[in-house]
Amino acid sequence: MAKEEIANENRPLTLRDVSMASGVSEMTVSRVLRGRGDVSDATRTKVLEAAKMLGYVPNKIAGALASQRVNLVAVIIPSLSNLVFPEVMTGISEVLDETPLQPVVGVTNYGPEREEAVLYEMLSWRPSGVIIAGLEHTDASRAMLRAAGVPVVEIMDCDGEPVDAMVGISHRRVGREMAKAIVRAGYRRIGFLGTKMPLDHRARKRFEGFTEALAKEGLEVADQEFYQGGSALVKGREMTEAILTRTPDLDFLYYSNDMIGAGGLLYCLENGIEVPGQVGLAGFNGLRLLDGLPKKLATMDACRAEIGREAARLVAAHAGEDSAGAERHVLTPTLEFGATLKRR
Amino acid sequence: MAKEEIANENRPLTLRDVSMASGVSEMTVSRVLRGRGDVSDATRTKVLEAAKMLGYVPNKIAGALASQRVNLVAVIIPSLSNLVFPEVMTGISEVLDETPLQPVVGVTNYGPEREEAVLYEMLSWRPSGVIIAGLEHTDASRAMLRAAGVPVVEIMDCDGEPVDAMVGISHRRVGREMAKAIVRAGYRRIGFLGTKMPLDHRARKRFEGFTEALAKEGLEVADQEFYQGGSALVKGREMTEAILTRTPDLDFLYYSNDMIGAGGLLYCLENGIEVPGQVGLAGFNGLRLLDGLPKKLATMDACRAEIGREAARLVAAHAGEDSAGAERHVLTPTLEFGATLKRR
DNA sequence: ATGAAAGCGCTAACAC
DNA sequence: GTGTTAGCGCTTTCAT
Repeated sequence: MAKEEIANENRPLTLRDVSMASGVSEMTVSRVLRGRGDVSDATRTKVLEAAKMLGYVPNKIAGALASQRVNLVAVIIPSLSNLVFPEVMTGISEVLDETPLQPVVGVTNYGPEREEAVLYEMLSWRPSGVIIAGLEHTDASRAMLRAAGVPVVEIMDCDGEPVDAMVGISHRRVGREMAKAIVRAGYRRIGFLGTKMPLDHRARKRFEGFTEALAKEGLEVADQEFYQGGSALVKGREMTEAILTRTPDLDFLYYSNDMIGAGGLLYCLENGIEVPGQVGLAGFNGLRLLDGLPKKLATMDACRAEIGREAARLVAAHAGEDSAGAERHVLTPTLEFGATLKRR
Repeated sequence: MAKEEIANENRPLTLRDVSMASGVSEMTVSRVLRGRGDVSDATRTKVLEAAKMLGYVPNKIAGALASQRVNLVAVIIPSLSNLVFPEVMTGISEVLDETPLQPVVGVTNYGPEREEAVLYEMLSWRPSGVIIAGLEHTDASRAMLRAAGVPVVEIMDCDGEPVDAMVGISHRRVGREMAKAIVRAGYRRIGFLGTKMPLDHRARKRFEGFTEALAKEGLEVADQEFYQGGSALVKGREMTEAILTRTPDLDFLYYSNDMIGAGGLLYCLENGIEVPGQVGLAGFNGLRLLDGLPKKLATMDACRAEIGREAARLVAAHAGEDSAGAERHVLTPTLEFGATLKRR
C-alpha cells in the first residue's frame, strides 16, 4: 500500500523516494546503498527495506557524474563471429569479475573508420580503461586513445608501437616459426591459403613472417589462394581443391586460420590425399572447438584467453590512473604439431 | 599553441573549453555538436573547428543526466561462446546501426542470479530498451523488467509468458516436429544426446516436445546420454560411442545441438556406420559454421539472426515509450533434412 | 540565431 | 553516525 502511494507516478524512483520512505536523509541512503561510511545497523536495515520494497534501482548516470568515476572498461574488437574474440572476452571477464569493473564491448567489423566511431562513442562514456584489438588505428583514433587519460591496452599483436600498454603475440614470429618447422620437416613445395582481407593486419603479418623465413631458406611460396566471406570450412575445401589442382606438386599447405585448415583437412581425407605424408597441413589459432576432427591440425596457439586476462589485469591494476604504464607483455605461442605436420 | 594554453591542465575537456576557444556560448556549442536547432553557418564552423582542434569528446554521462535520454539498448544473453549468440548480436547490430541506438552486451553464463545482477547493473544505466534471452527469470528479474519503464523484448523462446514483448521460436514445437519427421522416416529405436545443463530451458523444452511427440506415436526414447563442458565435437564422439555401445540397436540419434551432432557424425563415418541407413542423425541450430562437413547434418534452424533483427526493430520502434506493446512474434524454423535423415 | 538560468540524481566535502 | 551544501557537465526552457 505504501508502495502504491509512493510509486503512483510513472517516473523512475530516486534516492529521494527511498529517503522519504525510510525517513533517512538522502545522503545516508546513498551511503547504505554503496556500503560506504559508517551507518548504524538500525538505519541500514530501514533503508535496505525501503529500497527493496520500492524496487529502487540506483541511477549510475547521476552517480558517475557526481563521483567522476565510471566502472566500465571499453573493449573494442573487430568481430564477435570470429570465435577468437569471444575467447578473449572470456579471459577479460574472468579477471574483471573479481573487481568492480565491467567490460562493455564494441565491435568494429574490421573497419578503421568504424573503429574510430565506436571508440569515440565509448570514450564519451568516460570509461575507466580501454582494451582494444590491434596496433593499427587511424590517426584520429590514436589521438583519442592518447588523450583519453585512462589506461589503454592494445592486444593480440606486438609487432608495432602501442599508444600505452600492449599484450599480445608476434604474428610475424608465428609465421616465421611455422615456416621453419615446415622446412625442417622436409617440405619444400609450400602453398599459402588465407583471407583476402587487407585490413586483417595480424593475418598479413603472419604471412610476411612466413615468406621472410622461407626466403632465408632459399624458398618461396609456390602458390597461394585467398578467400572472402562464406563458411570457412567450405572455403577451406574449395581453396584446397583449387590450389592442388593448379599446382599438384605442392607438399604443404599453410592456412591463415584453423577453420579453413579444417576444411582443407577434410578435403584431403576424402580425396585419399595422405596427410601428412603426401601433403602436410597447418593452421593458426589453436581452436579447441575443432578438437574432435579426424586428425588434429598442426597449429600455433594465439593465447587468446591469456591475452584477455593479462589485459584486464593491467587495466584493473591501473584503474584510476591516466595510463597503464606503457607495459609490454609479449606472450609466446607454442607450436602444436598435431597429426598433419611431420615432426622432422 | 592555443591548444596547449587551454588543455594544459590534465582534466577532460568540457563544453566550456570549446565555448571559450570558439567565443560562442556553451549552449550554442551544444546545439552545434548535436546538430539541433538553428545555428548560423559561420558559428557552426567556428565551433566545429574549435572542438576538433581541442580534441573534445562530449560527456554522454552529463548529457544523459540532463536530457533523461540514453541511446543504449541492454542485450542480455547467456554466453558468447555458444556461437548462436554472436549471430543474434549480428542481427541486432544490423538493425540498430540504422538508428541512434547502441547495443550493450551483458553475459549471464546461464546463471539466474548472475542474470539478475547483470540486469540490475544494466538498468542502473537507464537504457532505452532491454533485449533479454529466454522467458525464465528470477522473480526479482521479472519485477525489474516490469518496472524498468522501457520496451523489453524477450527472445529465442516463445513457450511461456513474456513480461512485455517476445520474439522467438517454440522449442517444444522444434522437438515435436523433429520427432515426427524421424518417425515418419521409419526410425523406431531413438536415442537422445544433450547437455546436462538444467538451466538451458530451451534445450529442455526441445527434449520435452520431442518425447511428447514420440509418445503420441507410441514410442519413447530408447536411451539417452548427457554431457557437460569440454569440446562439443569431442563430446559428440564420446557420447555417440557410449550410447551405441550400450544400446547397439539404436537407429536414430537426436542431438540437442549441431556441434555434438557433428561429432557424432564424424564418429559414425569413421566407424563404418552407414548414415542415414543404419543410423540416422539430427541436431539443432542450423549452424552455417558446419557447412563443410562430409555430410550435411539434419537440423532445424533457430532463426538466430532474424530473431535479433526483429527484437531490435521492436525496441527501435518503441524507443521512448514505456513498453514494446506486448507484441508477440513467433518464427517458424524449417526442417533441413541434410544427408543424415531419410526423407521418408 | 543566440544566451541565461535552472536543474537532471547523485556524491564529495564538510559540518555537527 | 548523520545531515547540509554545493556542484559534476550537460540540456531544457525561456528570454531576447
